[in-house]
Amino acid sequence: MISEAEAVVMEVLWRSSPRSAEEILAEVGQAQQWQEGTVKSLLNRLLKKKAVKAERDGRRYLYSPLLAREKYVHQTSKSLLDRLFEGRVAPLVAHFSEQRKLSKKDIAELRQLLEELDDEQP
Amino acid sequence: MISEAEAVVMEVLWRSSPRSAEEILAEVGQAQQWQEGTVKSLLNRLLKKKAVKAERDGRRYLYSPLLAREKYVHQTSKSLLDRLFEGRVAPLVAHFSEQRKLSKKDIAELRQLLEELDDEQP
DNA sequence: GCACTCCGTTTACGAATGTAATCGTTGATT
DNA sequence: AATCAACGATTACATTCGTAAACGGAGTGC
Repeated sequence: MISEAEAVVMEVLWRSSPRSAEEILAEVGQAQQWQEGTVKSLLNRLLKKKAVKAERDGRRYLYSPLLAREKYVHQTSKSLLDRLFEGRVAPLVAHFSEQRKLSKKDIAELRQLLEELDDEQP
Repeated sequence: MISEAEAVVMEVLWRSSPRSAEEILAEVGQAQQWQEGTVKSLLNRLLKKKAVKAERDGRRYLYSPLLAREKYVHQTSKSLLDRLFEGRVAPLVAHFSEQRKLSKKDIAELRQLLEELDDEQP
């Protein structure tokens, strides 16, 4: 699986790709306080893990995701649900609800979602 | 923060405590294929992290959680939401909904939850 | 053609993790 | 008292992660 620092690089590529190492650094540099070498290392690890691909562009490479964000998000979330919430979504929502950590926006969106589910299988 | 293997030990203690190292091993041994030394190491790391406490009981110790499960669950879940879902619950639920990974039970419980929220702040 | 500069590749290195084995101490046995 | 067994404490060791620095090859500029 792909690590947290690696995921930061992936997020950049998911937002827009292909990108050069330099561009990636430009986008995460300030936020992460990373040096150039750090991004390069992470890219290489991602290549080794087949999470990104690289295509030559003159003297440099442009990187693109191979791993879909959807898939990553799903794996990561499912693993958490399995470990902490018996593998189901509702208990997680219940937890945040009990902690009063559901925003108005969350609640509105959840309502919306459930309504849409109604419409689907009548 | 507490690691995944450490969390396995914590789960045992959260279910029931205090417990001896031996009892903990008995409960997770088959599932995890762990040796005695492994559990002891994990307990020591948890002690160092102040996640559990130990009280002497004759020649051995009995361990109990200091870190509340609620707190651990919250930290862990919040971190995931922050990294993958803009820090909010609804997008996570939406993701599982889109992937058709909401069970009937999930949906029923979510409905229930939202109804209860209605009742609370009228 | 030779030095310099840009990149990617390789190597580094400490902290955390997973998984134990070994050491040391202390109570129990003979 | 001498020995043994049961525990916890200390040490070990390979792997992964975060974070880079060093190395090397290929264009680029004189």
